[in-house]
Amino acid sequence: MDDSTGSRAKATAGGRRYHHGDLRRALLETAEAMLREDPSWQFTLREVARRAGVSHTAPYNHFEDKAALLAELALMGFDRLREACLAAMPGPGAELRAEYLAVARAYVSFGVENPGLYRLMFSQEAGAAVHENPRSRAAFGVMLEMLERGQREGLLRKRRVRSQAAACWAEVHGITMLTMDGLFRRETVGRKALDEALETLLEGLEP
Amino acid sequence: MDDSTGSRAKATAGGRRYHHGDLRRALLETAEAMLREDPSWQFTLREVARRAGVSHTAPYNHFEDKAALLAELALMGFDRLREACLAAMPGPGAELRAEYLAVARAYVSFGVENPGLYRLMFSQEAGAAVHENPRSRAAFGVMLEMLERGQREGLLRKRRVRSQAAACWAEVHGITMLTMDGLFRRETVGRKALDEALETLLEGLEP
DNA sequence: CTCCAATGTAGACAACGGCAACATAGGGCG
DNA sequence: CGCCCTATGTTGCCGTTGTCTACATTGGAG
Repeated sequence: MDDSTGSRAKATAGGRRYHHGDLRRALLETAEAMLREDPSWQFTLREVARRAGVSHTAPYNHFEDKAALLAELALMGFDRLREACLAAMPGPGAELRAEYLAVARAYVSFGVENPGLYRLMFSQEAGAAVHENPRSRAAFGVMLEMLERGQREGLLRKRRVRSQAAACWAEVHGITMLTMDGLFRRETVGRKALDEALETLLEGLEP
Repeated sequence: MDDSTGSRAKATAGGRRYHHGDLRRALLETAEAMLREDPSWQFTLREVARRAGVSHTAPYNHFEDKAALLAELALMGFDRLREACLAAMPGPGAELRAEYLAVARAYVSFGVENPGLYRLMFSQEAGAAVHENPRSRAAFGVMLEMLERGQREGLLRKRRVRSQAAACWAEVHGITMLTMDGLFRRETVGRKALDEALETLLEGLEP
């Protein structure tokens, strides 16, 4: 599982090579895989390098820092979160209500299915730079745009869109975190709690 | 600031003593102080011990683990969060609406004023044991009881209380986290965004 | 072909979490 | 009173980590 991983290396078809070919990507993928296998894993650069089959200092040719790798990983997470939300959006003819629920469910699902990655995305270790990066803002743009459209079409209560978007965003983020922490389990909080919580907020948004 | 800290030591009034007197409490207080001074501080047991004026292994007489100290610190945070929410509650004659806003604001304020501690409370490092502890559940009980009362008095839409509580809790938790991450700043999201977001949810709760 | 920049390796360092062995205190017991 | 036992603290050590410096190996530009 060493060089057969990517095989999208740029070099010729030679056998084992001294240079990895695309170590940067390999490191990110390895780290994400380890995070998925054990969400509570205490991130160690050396272990990533080990598993990627390189020496423990090789990563420093591609990342300034351990924190830099974490940050890039977090940004990849935001990209994928955005894609997941966009993919869940029904066609352009759908009702706002259905669209809202679909996006919100997709958001929470992403977090619950990638707890390690999701936690990293909002952790301190990723660094403040992540949260100021357009790539993370873009993930929230999905919901913001949806609400903007809804208000333009008069489907939402007249109020600052950004406030409403903030409320939605906080709601899904909060639900996601609490679910991951095991505080939002079915047994604890009811079976359809997620949908009911989402609808409660939705009814506050509607006129 | 060594032995004048607590002075609630059990021993006689002798001068400097070999035994600390109440090292356990001192360690927790020191750790919390360091967390407050630098919310992004990477917790190190040795540094806590150093600052508390003891050797780097002394903490092991009072805590199983680094994680155990973190966990106790997190539980203390939940205690204080609960107290802050209770303290913010107006008298028993107040309207539910005012009560809800007061508690929610107190909750968010606590997080924003103690970002390091708040983050720890919900971090992986604190361990799952924290979130299953009654002391952390009690903090959320404040909001839960408030909503239960509201529903009993018919001030809330008929719906599973636990779902509504979950929605509220997720909302305030989400707002708190996003504010701490700098994603909920006034410039970004509007001046009264917090209140508007809270009211948006409130209107979804009311009949 | 030659040389150079990019990339990867080896070794060292300080700091960390945690263990083991030892030191000190202070109270219960004769 | 003196002894000793347990709780508490200290020193020293180990393996691991992040990161620095020095060196090795490439593959492509000239």
